[in-house]
Amino acid sequence: MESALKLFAKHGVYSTTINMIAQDAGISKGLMYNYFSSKEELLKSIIVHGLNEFMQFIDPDEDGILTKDELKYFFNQNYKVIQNNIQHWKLYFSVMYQPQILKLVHKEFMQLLVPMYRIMTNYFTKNGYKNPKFETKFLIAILDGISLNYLNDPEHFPLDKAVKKLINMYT
Amino acid sequence: MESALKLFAKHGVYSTTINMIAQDAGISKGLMYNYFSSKEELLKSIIVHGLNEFMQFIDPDEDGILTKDELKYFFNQNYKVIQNNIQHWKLYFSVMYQPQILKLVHKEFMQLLVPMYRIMTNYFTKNGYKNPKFETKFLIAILDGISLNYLNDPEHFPLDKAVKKLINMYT
Amino acid sequence: MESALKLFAKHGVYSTTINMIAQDAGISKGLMYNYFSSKEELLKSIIVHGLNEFMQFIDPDEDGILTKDELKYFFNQNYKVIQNNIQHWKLYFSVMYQPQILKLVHKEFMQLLVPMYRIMTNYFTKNGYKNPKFETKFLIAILDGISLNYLNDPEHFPLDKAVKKLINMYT
Amino acid sequence: MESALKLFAKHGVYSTTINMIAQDAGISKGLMYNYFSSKEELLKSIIVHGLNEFMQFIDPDEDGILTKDELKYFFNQNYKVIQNNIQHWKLYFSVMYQPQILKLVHKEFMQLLVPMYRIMTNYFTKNGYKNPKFETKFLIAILDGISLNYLNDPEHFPLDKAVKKLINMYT
DNA sequence: AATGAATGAGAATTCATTCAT
DNA sequence: CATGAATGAATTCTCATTCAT
Repeated sequence: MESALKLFAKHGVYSTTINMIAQDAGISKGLMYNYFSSKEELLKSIIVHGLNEFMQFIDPDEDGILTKDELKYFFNQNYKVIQNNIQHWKLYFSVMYQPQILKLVHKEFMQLLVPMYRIMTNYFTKNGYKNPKFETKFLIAILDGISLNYLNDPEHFPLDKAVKKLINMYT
Repeated sequence: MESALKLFAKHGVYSTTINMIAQDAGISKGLMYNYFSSKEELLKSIIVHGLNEFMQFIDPDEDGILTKDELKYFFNQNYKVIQNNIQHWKLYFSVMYQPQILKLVHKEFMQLLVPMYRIMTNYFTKNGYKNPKFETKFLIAILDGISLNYLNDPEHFPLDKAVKKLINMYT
Repeated sequence: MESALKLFAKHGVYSTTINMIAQDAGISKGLMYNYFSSKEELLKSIIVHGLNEFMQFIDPDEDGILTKDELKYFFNQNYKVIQNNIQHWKLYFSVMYQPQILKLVHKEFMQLLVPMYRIMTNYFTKNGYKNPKFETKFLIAILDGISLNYLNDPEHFPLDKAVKKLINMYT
Repeated sequence: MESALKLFAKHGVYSTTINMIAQDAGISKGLMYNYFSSKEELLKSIIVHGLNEFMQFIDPDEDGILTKDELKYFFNQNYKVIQNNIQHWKLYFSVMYQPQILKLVHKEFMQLLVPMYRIMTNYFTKNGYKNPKFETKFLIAILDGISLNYLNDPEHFPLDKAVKKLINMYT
């Protein structure tokens, strides 16, 4: 999975062959098929694995309610996770925009996004925003945009400042 | 090019075959190769063509300076262009995250982004923002995020409200 | 025909496309097909045309008998013809060894070789050689070998000396 | 390689398809590509392999000097090799005259020809010939011509007599 | 648990040839 | 006489997947 993630992020899913993955991992092609029934299954496993990591820190006390501190914590954690596994999140965005691949992991994506969306809407409602659903969608868009631009050029995108600005805007 | 754009956006570049494109366009495979020397060349042509359309709307005065009204106009035009050619911009984002494809059109992307970046920085400088470069990067991130989320689900994303909010934030 | 000959000799028959020939000749592909019904027909025409040039000087008085002077004349003329149209004879040998192409012009080749063979055998018989048929075959082999080596590197192969040596050997 | 050699010699390199080769060899197309990265690579392997076999018979002492007996031995061996692998040598001559193919194996051909040329020149020098370099070129031409004519019609060309005549001429 | 030779469906690409104009 | 857009069969090559060992 590590080899595959690395190569998928570097060359793209379609340009990465099973051969390349097996070679990088130092195993045979056949062995890969002992663990994953197909290339698709491998991709799916990688993505689900990454999503699970991500979900652990949303709403940590699981009460479905986000305090201002928790939102601040969320922003910080969100980008810490991305910073710690750039390759995975590059792959994430790459997959998001290849419709034929997205289909494979659509369910898993929804399992992540739906609760996130619900919690944020609660937050905006509680804090007196006029149009909580819109605010949620706008915030998610900003979060995506920052991720996208950070991943595109991690060396030069001022992630820390962007997170601070986010926190100022929303708390 | 229309057929290819449609199919690329729908199935992804790699899952779309020359056969499918030719069939959709009502021509033979061979004829495609009279006009484009390869599938890559076709993809490149489509993207460059779309970028050129887009560039017409940035800084219409071509004086390199953006007034508040022009920024407002820019936001509006920006999303009008996207709204009018959803397929193309889906493809655009899809390509942004497939490294092996991005390489093909990297030069053309830069020709679009660099002047856009310069003009925005001028704007923030003139209007007294403390860190114009950072503000530019942050704004571009937001613009990308909105585009991304709109394209993902054009029916439900509140593009008009988002543009209004943007205008409020920046003018 | 000139363009085709040049390109056939340079790139080989199979690697030369109708497009290349038409372009070199400054005409359209279609026009080529007004004059030659196919690429094969064009090749055949070129070869037959070259063979005819060659046949003109064998046994010029057409009495079927070769005097010593005529043999000397034949050797000299033989290589003069080759020297004057290197490209054609390169093509000749190239075709000789591509079985699928040779079939096309086999008849024409035979029309050249059979009378040449007959006349030489007469010559050896008249001059008291023990095994005229063998001598003919041996001489033809030498002639071929010299042609082959001259065509391979016209700048460095000592054609004149070789012809002199031939004349010494056989007259 | 055996299947390919057979088919190349019979139909020519360009008219032989990978399909035909795989079918003749009783394997799948894909397997061919496990062993040879392309059709060109396969052709190259065949030719190099044949040349290596041939080189074993030149100057067996490897002292760079040819005695009269060794020259006699060389003539005999030379044609024994050709007789034993007619197909290969047909291919050899076919390739010699297809410029686009010759390029592929030019280096290997030179590795064969250059030492052969050197040894023969030594021989003529030692035996008092006036112009050793010319004699070498002439002899090589004769050898080529005999090979060419023998391969063209192995049934009827009197190879044994030709070799005897050669030996008489040169020792 | 591990291998890698073998498969074959499917993809991109080429190019001689046709034909309406 | 001349064009060149259009065709599509044929070809090379790729690569996920299988399976005997």
